[in-house]
Amino acid sequence: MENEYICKEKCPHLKKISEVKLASPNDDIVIDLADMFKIFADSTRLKIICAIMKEELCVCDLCELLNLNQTTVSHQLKTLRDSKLVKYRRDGKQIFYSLEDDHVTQIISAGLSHISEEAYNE
Amino acid sequence: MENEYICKEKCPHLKKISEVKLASPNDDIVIDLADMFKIFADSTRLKIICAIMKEELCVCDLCELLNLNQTTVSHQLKTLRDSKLVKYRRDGKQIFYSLEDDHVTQIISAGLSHISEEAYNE
DNA sequence: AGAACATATGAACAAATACGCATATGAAGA
DNA sequence: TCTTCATATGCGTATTTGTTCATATGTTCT
Repeated sequence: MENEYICKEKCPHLKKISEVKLASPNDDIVIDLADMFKIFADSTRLKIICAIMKEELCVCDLCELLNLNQTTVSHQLKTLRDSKLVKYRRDGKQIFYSLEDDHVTQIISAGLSHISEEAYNE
Repeated sequence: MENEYICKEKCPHLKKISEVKLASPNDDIVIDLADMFKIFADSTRLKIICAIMKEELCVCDLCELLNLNQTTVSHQLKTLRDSKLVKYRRDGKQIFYSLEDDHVTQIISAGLSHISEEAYNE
């Protein structure tokens, strides 16, 4: 549908394109990757992640700490559970959440170093 | 507003909370971080990023490679430009895009290693 | 200057989603 | 068992956002 319009002269650079196509990850992987970044793309979830990075916290701790509605926290915790980024354990009436592994920490760190360098460059 | 309801007994774990509060990044930083992850949270943008990771490509190359509408590509490139993740140079009628720095690559790599380990664990 | 080409931008629409209310579930104590 | 507490879930709504169409901008060639 877009083939009849684009770049009649030098473009497309077919050789480049085929090289890049070979080197790029599959569509499926890219979609999974985007879905993973979506989890980090919300400040509420990020705050929760940062909070439980050091030690486990129960839901009401998170509400109090982040000044958020209990419903909101639970919904976001469900998202985090579904994406297998957090684990939890029950202790009586309370449920304590913590991070599943430290890939999460790595990703946050990589992001933070980009952010801070941005700030530094201005 | 939520203070009259939550955790009257053991909770909140005030000591924990104050420790975590000290260790967590500021709200502003978390919001910036979330905004940055938002950029990576779309498969179209991720595909574009992966494509120009190796070498610069012009807009029509990207359209051809990713089988996307020119308008779509241009809009996403604008998003990437605004967030300063890509740079570009003009050569005649064409504009070539490439990555601004390699923080981007690092973040993608961190994400990819998480994804692949996920797949491995199943 | 005018035409053709490569890319960018504005507006409109559709899809996704974060939040809050009401309510459900599950655990502990009387 | 009934109540209270801690957390989870379904639903409605408001906001955000990705895509497309129509059109604008900027470049090259004649």
